[in-house]
Amino acid sequence: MPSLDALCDIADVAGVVCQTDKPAGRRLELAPPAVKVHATKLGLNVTQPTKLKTGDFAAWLRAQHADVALVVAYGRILPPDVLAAPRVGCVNVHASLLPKYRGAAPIAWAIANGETETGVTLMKLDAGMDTGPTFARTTTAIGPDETAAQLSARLAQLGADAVRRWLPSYVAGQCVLVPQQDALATLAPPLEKKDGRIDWNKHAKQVHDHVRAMDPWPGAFTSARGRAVKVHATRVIEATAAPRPSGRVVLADKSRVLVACGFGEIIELITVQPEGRRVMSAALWSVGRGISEGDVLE
RNA sequence: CGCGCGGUGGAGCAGCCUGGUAGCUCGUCGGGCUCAUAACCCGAAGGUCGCAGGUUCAAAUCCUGCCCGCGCAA
Repeated sequence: MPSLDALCDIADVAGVVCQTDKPAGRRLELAPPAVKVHATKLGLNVTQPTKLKTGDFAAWLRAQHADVALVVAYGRILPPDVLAAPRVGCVNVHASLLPKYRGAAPIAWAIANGETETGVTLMKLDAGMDTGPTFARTTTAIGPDETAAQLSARLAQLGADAVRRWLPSYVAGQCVLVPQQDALATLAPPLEKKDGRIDWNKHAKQVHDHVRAMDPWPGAFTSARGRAVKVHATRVIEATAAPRPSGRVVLADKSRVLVACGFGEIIELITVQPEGRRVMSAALWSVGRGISEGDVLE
């Protein structure tokens, strides 16, 4: 969305293309994507094609006679006739330092893998999945406790800044297109609900990174006494003690809740959310009898 | 009408099925103890039991409607 604002600053926007309305929320009511709401507010022309490969969409796009199409977090592979429709092709803002983390969830995977640096990359789209030649990038450090939601917001802003700074020169043909080194490529596939489950056998740091990465969706979760519990925030504890089963609750009182991870390491749960309840501090969860010392999370 | 859970002093919960004295773990306030404490001891304040009707001698508890929060699902 910040990129859309940036685009409006530097160009005449012929139209905005976004996903179709989808059922969302507790009552599964049809809801328009946030981009549509925003674009409508800006008085822009919005279209929401269902199929891209029939040729109709490409024809519509050609009819706009646009210099370039900017693609941000659209989540669909564009067919060749669409890619070729704008005068100088389609440009994508990708939230990683390509060729690393190609795919739908680069931010979450970067955090989950413990990366300390990431960024945004501008590239010209080709037929592959984030494989096109790049022409600009911005790097930024990932905070040790930064969540995917927070990082997403920052990268969206950085992406918008990059668009403002480099897109005009790209359109003017003044940018050098650098092919990606495929040998260095890594993938960041879409997250699934099950990817959120915490593996207590991993290092405490890895569990911490996992919790940060899964926010806000699918959310890091585990099972306590047969019920699902989301874990919203954690802190790695320096400890040498090695309680036996990973996932065992080492300490649970009104001050804090400590859980055993793999390799004899310990992590502190800061905030959690039991199934059917709202977010609460782990200490209150413990005091409210949700968890006790000796329970094993799975 | 997608499925499910919940709303009880400031927080987290029990009590509801089997109507009849407002309970538990904390927090707060006052006092005590200790070299010391997220420790311990004593005492106190604080609740229209989400809202509205209904049944009943009597409703947090049973019935109906509504509001709000959350999980699944996307």
